[in-house]
Amino acid sequence: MAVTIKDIAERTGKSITTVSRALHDYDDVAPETKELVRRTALELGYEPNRLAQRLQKRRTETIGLILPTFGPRFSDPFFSEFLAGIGNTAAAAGYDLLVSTQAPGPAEIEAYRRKVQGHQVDGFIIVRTRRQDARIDYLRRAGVPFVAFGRTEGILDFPFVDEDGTLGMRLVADHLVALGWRRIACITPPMELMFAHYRLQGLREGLAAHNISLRPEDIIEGDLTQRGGFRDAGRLLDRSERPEAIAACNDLMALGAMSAAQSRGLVVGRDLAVTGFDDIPMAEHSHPPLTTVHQPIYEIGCMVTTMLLTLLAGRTPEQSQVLLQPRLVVRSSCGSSPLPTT
Amino acid sequence: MAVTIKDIAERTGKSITTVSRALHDYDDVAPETKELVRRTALELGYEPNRLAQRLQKRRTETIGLILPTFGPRFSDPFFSEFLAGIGNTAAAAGYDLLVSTQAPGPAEIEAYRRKVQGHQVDGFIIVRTRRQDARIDYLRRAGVPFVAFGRTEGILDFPFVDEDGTLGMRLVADHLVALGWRRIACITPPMELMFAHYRLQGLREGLAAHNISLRPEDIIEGDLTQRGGFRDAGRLLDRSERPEAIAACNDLMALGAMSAAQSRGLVVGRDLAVTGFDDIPMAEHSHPPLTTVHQPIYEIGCMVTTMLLTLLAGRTPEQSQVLLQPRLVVRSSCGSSPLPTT
DNA sequence: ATTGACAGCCAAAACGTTTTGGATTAGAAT
DNA sequence: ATTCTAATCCAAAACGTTTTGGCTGTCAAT
Repeated sequence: MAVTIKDIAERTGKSITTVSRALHDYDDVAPETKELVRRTALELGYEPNRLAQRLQKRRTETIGLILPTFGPRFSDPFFSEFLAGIGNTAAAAGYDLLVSTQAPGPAEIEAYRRKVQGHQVDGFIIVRTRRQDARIDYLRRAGVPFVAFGRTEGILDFPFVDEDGTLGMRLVADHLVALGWRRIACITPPMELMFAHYRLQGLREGLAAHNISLRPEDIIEGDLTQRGGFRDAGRLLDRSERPEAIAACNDLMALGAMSAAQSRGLVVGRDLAVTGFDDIPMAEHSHPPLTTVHQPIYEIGCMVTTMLLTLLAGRTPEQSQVLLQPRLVVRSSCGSSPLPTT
Repeated sequence: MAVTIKDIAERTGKSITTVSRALHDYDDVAPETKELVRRTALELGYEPNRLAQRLQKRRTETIGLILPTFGPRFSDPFFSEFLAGIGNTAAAAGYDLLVSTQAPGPAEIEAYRRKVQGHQVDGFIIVRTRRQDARIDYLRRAGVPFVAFGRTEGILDFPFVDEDGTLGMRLVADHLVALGWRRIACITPPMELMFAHYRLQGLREGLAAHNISLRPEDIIEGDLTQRGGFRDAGRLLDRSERPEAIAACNDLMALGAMSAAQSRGLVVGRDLAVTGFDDIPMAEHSHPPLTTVHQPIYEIGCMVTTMLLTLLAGRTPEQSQVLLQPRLVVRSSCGSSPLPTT
């Protein structure tokens, strides 16, 4: 039997109202009463029933995060850090984090709707934005507060945090070209993901600036996994004239690509250059260490959460559209490293 | 303004009671009335207020997961898969998942207490069990349903799922010895974690069976990270007489160890054997591919959740203490692979 | 003696449900 | 005509809070 505010009321001989107000430090309660109430609350091990509080306040103090799981599983070396960022920030503000899973598709926005209308969450954090993102359309239309990690196509009139993938891949292009690599292939994320678009575009622009063009047959749409990277790089490498460099759009695929190269007897950094994107912990200790673009994922988790929290508090974040400047991390997967390009 | 049961009552001209009972398919409601109520509910886009339901039912339909974040961050390549397992299983049963973060220490069980007493969760999933685990002591004492991924020291009178780490490392030992490696070192997890204990013990027993003893100076307590594995393996390898094999207690540290070896010009699989534990996706594509012990992490997530859900339904799981049999995945990080030992 | 100000307290309503314990009606059985 | 049954329905209480709009008493100022 949980102890309620009513128990405290009985014990102290005060009314429920007074107890509630004492606990919230209202100033129409006598200091001695406050003291008494607080002491008994502590003695009894009172803990407010959040459900009741939330029902009455009509706020859930909970933020939602729905993982777009493609297939039953969901693997993302990123994810635990991102979640830690969200979790810590939310906890510090007394907010809960409700996590669930839902594959993209028609049922998806229904899942969002239910959480909102069922008063389970006050707002959302959106991850893995897509070029046309029904989730964002819905939340915007419904007036539900949210912050996205990533952008979409079209007018960007919603709050987001993103890293400038275009710039990131331009740095990659510069780096590759500076080291003498010319024939460059790219393994992209699934193209419906918005960041796939930005990153591919960045590579294209970067190469174009050096009068190199990215040939259509050198672009392969990957699936973000290491296994996929292995497979796709294999296809690239088994062609009659293989590319000199593979720019993968994330580290996992880059690692897979390195693996594919090595299993064909190629020495990465000498016979083939490979680059990644994300700078996951793994990238530092691969062989050879992977040249990649850093993304401060924990901090991004903190940022989106902070923004969402100020939104929920009814205020406007000082910055509601954040585009982070990427940093190229030069290691040795593209050969002997010259001066870093930044 | 959200639509409530009251709105439906007004619209249909029925009472609140009847609407509620119609929606729950009670059989003291006329079929036509049910039909009418349901139609208007749909028309109005009614979605029950979970807070109100839960308050009234005194069940939160939510399971809690508190990540033991050491330091602000928390990195675990495992984790997203495990979480997907939990999330999918919970969602299928209509349960929510509340995730938060809390560093181990005195504040930790207070965090659990608050969630329970504040009626935020009905039960918990416990991860990274420790030899003496205050969380489990508390939950057991408080009579809160929970299922642990991992065991503890002492009497195991609580529900858990675990993989038999002792057996797993015995397989590793057999494998190493069979390939001719004799002087074997081990990098363990932090020793307060229970699985550290089991795995180390397994290695020790396995070697003992071949009359090989694990020397105290060849055991290093690591931190489960790749960077830590790199550092610790480095210490091992820089000694005057270096070990012939390094059995790391998880894949991340094993990968770090391989990296350390390679950066010292050693060829893994020839000059040094390395083994891991977990079989993370990465292990398959490392260079050389890592011999390790498989752990079906997604399935474990599903299992613990299923068990917790039956516990919450007031029933007893058919199996409440599950010890999974590990499987050695032989790849090439220990040299040319002979017949697998299982 | 009134009035006013203030400090301290509290009853009741509200949040949106579910459940309890009937109430009402119509028709069948006596 | 009365009683019984079955089929429908519903008012009110309850879950544990917060908030509204008071009330009561004391003291100081008039």
